[in-house]
Parts: sequence; C-alpha cells; structure tokens
Amino acid sequence: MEGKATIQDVARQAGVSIATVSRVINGQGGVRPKTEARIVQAIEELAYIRNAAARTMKSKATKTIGVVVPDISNPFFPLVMSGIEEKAREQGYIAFLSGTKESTVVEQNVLKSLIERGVDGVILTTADENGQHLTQFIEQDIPLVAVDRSLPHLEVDHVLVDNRKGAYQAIQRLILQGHERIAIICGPLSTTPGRDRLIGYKEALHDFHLSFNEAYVIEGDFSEQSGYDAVGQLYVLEEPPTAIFTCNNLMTTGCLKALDNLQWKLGRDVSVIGFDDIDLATFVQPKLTVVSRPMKALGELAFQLLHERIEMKQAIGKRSYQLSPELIIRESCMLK
Amino acid sequence: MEGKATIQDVARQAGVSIATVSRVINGQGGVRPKTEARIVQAIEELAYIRNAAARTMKSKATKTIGVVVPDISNPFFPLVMSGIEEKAREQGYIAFLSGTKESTVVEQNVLKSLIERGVDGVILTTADENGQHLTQFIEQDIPLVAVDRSLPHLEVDHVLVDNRKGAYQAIQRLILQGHERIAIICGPLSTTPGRDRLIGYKEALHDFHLSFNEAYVIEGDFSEQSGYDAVGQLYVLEEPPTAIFTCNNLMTTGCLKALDNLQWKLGRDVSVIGFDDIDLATFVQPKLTVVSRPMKALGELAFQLLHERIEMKQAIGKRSYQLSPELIIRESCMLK
DNA sequence: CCTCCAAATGTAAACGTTTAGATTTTATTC
DNA sequence: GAATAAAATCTAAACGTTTACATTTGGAGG
Repeated sequence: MEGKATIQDVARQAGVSIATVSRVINGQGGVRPKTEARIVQAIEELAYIRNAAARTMKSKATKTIGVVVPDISNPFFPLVMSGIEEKAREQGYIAFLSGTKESTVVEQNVLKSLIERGVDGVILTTADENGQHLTQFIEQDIPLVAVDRSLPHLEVDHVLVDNRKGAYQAIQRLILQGHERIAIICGPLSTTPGRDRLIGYKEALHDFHLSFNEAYVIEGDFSEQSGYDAVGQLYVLEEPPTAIFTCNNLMTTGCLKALDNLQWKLGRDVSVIGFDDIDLATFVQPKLTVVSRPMKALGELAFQLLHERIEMKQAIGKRSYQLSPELIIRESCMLK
Repeated sequence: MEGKATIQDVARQAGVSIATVSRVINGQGGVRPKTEARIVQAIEELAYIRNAAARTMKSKATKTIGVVVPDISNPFFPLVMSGIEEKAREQGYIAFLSGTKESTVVEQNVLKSLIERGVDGVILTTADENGQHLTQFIEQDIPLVAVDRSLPHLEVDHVLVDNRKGAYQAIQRLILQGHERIAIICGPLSTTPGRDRLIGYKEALHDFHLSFNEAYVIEGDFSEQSGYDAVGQLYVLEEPPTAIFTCNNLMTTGCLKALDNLQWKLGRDVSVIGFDDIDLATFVQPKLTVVSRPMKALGELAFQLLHERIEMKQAIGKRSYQLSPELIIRESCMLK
C-alpha cells in the first residue's frame, strides 16, 4: 500500500491491462460495463489519482497556465487574477501566479520557469514593454496574452483598457466644472498606460482650448510614495492646480494622504479624480470621483483569448481589445 | 528547427551522450571543461529548456506548490500570497493559486487537480475546518500547511494569528476608554477565527467585570454585506452599543458604510475598532483604530514551514505558530 | 455447433529525463 | 612505453502514461 498507486496497480487489481484502464480514465468508451465497473472500483480502492507528468509526456498539454504580474499586492492584479482563475477552473486549467516586482530580470526567470513546466499559455502584464527580454519565450511559441500593458513589438493578443478615453473623460469632467489649472500625476512614460493617460489628458485640454502647462505634469512610478511626493511638488507651485488627476490606485492613495497632510482640502481647495475604483474611494470625504476599470472582466477576457489560442493551433492574427473604463461621479470635484 | 529541443538534440549537437548533458544541466561536475563548453554552447544554440514533466517522472519533485484560498479578491489573501510567492521563488518553487469561493466541493476539486499535477506541497486556508473532505488529500501524504484557519483534526502545520489576543486587546482598549456597551460583529462561529475573536471579546469583558450581553453579538459571514446588515441590527437596539468591534476587513468596510448611511457618527456617537489594517483605515474620518495582522509574514512563514517539510522527508511533529497581531491606535475610539 | 465480425481487450513503443553501472579515455608512475 | 588508477563518458533501464496495432472474445446467423 505504499507510494501512490499507478495505472499499473489499478490494472492488476481489476485484472485487466493498462490500456483498458486508460480508456476508462479518459472516458473513451469501448469498454464493457462490467469491466468498467471493476476498474472504477479498483480506482477507488487504491485512491488512484492520475499522474499529470506522465500524461504530459505523451500529450504535451499540461492544462496549466501562467499568470505573471508586476506586483501581487497591488489590488488591481488580484481582481484580474480572480477573473482569470475562475474561467480557467471552469475549463479544467489551473494557474501559476508570479510577481516580478517590476523587474525585467525576474520576469525573464519566471517565464523560463513556466516554460520548463510546460504551461500551455501565459497571461502577462510585463515589467518592460519593449519586450526584448521575451524573445526566448516567443521562440517556444507558447500562446501569450498581454494584459493592461501592451507589447507593441510582439504579435500577441492584447487586452487593454482604453486609457486615453478614461483620462479624457476625467479631464473633460473637470474642465466642464470650470477648472483650468488641472494637474496630472501620471505613470512612467515608458509604459503604455502611463503614456496613454497623459495623451488623453492632453487631448482633452486641446479640445477645450486650454493651454498645456508642463508644470502640471508630474511623472510618478505608480507607487504610493510617488503619488505622495507629486502632491508636494504641485502644492508649492506659484499657481497650484485646482484639480488633480491621479493615474492609478496607489498614486491616488498617496495623493490623498498628502492632501490630508498638507491640509489641502479635497473637494474644497482642490478637486481630484482617481484612476481605479478602490474601496477607499467611497470612504474619503467627500467621496472620490474615479475612472473605473472592469478588472475582473479584463481577466476573464484574457483567459478566453488565451484559451482560444491554446485550442486551435492554427495561427490567427493578433487580436487587440480595449475595454472601456467608466467615469464614476461622486463628490470630489467641485464646481469652480 | 521544429518542436522544442530535447536533451537528445543537445547531445547530438555537442557530440556527447545524453548522460553527460544531464550532468552539465544539473551542475553535478565530473565533466571536462572543454566538453562542458561544447554542451553549453549547444544548449544556447538550440535554445534548449529542460522539460519538467520528464524530469518529474524520475525525481518525483516538481518544485511546485499549491496555494488555495477562499477568495482571491479579498485583499488579505494577495498579501499572504505575496509573502509565499516571494519566498517560494527564492527557492526555485513556483506556486499555483486557486480560489474556492468558500466552497468545500470546489476546494476538493482544486486539491485533486493539484495532486494530479504533483505539487510538492500545499498551503491552504480551508473553506471547511472540519476537514473531512481532505482525507483523500492526506492519504497522499503531501505536506500541507494550514494558514489563518485551522484544521484541528489534522496533523498538519499551522500558521495562525492569535485571534483571541487581538480581540482581547481591542476590547480592552475600548473598556479602558470607558465603554460598557460593546458590540462585536464576529465571523462564522464554525471557523476558528470567528470563534477565537469572540472568545477574546468574552475574556476581556470577563476580566474587566463587564456583563456579557447576547444582543451585542452579531454573527456575520465575513462579507461586506453582513457587516453592513449587522450595524443595522445594532442601531435599532433599545440600548445601542457605544462601541463596535468588527472582525474582518470586509465586515469593517460594510460597517463603516452602514454608519455613514445611518448618520451614526464614527468616533462621536460610536467607537469602532476593525480587524486588519486596510488602506481604508487611514482614510475614514476619524482614522480607524485596528487590529493589524502581519499578512506578508504569515505567508513567508507558511512557505518556510512547508519547505522544511518538503525537504526532510522524516516525520516531524505538527507545528503551530500564532503570530501576534498589533493594535494600531488611531482616532476612531473616543473616551466615553 | 461452426463461422465470422465487431467489439473488447491486450501488447508494446514512445514521450524526455535521471542515474547506476559499464566502458573508455587520460594522466601518472616506473 | 606499458601498467594502472582515476576521471570522464557512455549505455540502458526506468518513471507512468497514451495509443496504434495486434489479438482475443462473445454472439449472431446459418
């Protein structure tokens, strides 16, 4: 009774050959009901569980995917992950989750480790959009779906948020409320989301004939600290902005902390619109107006695309989706 | 140049046998530098990546673990996961993450799926502490570590938080501030954390000679909604409590929303202490006093224990850790 | 009670590694 | 330069499946 039972053990116990057992396990039919019953019983008696490694050796597939994100503890990713994981489970897949801490090198190692383990596909929010570190990965042609951050040089599926539009909507709102000095705390311009949200900002200013002022653009790095620091910089300007648009959840958090610290009153002295609808948004007073991304849907769609690619092996062209963010209007922007 | 390169291909290219290649790959030494160089070159030329499935067939180990939690989108778990994942990566492990949606059946399926894939160990926050659904799993004797929720009937390592103490500290604080009508919105009494926090509450009342009042105990289910509803029940009491202790992050969120709705002023009409230091805590006005759990440390310790068990195969006794929570005093409890 | 055919079952090779044990090569000593 | 020991390398057998192909079995029809 030692070590895990194998298909051999089951075959012996049921008095049949391993081929027959295999057929039962895989539900391929062509087995006499009486025989099948014996086999099923043997399986239960021995608590037999099939060995995926051996199975993989023949069939290649592992029914396993990898999910690689820059930062597991950023609330955005667990929400995306939950969408992925749920859909994956429905299809009999199971997902590795790895964080890269925004490091290209770690990302490369993680991907290698995933390839070794034979994942059928990978969903990636890359730490480095230029994507040169991914060549090794691409060579293996394992299906890859980019989420949230694009890989412009790679022929892979994309699931992105329409960042330009989200930012545009936010700025438009602020402008319509009479603001003219609008600052943006944007993400690293080396990333698509960072760049696109800035573009949306500029487009809105342009469309409404407001002038663009360098001083109102602070480039953060998506961290809470950078949001905090940015507010400090804006506050000491000769003409501080009357409205601030923060480009991700963490920087929003930092921004709000800084405002609180500086006694720069949210909703009275300064209007704020944040990116991403975090818990926090409805708890600050006044409640925060935000651009909300459909995070779970992002994950679900990403898995669906990946799954399609895994199933049909023929090459299909690169597909790009841009889900629309939604402006959720609360109370943090006052009329000017 | 098609299909992934195998150790065979490398051997042919380098003009050696597969055994020698294997030795190089695994850094076992006993290979002439010149030979090794040829092999390394061949590996690079062919972009060879070793096949974990085949390797697993011989060595058993997969350098893979499973992490199973009730709810991926509850911020608590990603934080634990980040601790696990980081330590795991350092040791060359990679982790599956699965959510069970608090369902025993899903949990069972997920675990089976993990066993099939040969995980070396599992870190589990179970949906059902009685643990009967885990017998199949235990039979396989795969190392298992229980995190946050205990499995009292199972001989497995535990990494818990001292919930009793955390609750005690919170209630003690409230009592010392002069409160006598203190409510608790606790978790399901079928779970250890649910029960233990209630026990801590009772102990504190007892030690300070306050009488215990059934009406001030509301059993929630750890969901935001249940926290919200609980406050409703407390509010309509003839003698509403002057302080509320909420037993997890989601219920705290629900509680705060309800207070806001009812215009039951936090920190003025009612004091609140929450469990878990969520972002939100520093954003409500007044800032929330909380019992804070060391979530990342929880994950790190869990992996460490698991790793130890995986390494040394000899049976070691069951180990239990209780990490201490910390009372972080802010402004949400006023003197009575 | 044969024949014969389809259905059921069995046999054996392959998947890509690791590794014990056999064999070859190299270096050392006289 | 032969003998020998040590080092390097090779051969081949597993590991637990799946699956093409071979073989057996059970009945229907005569």
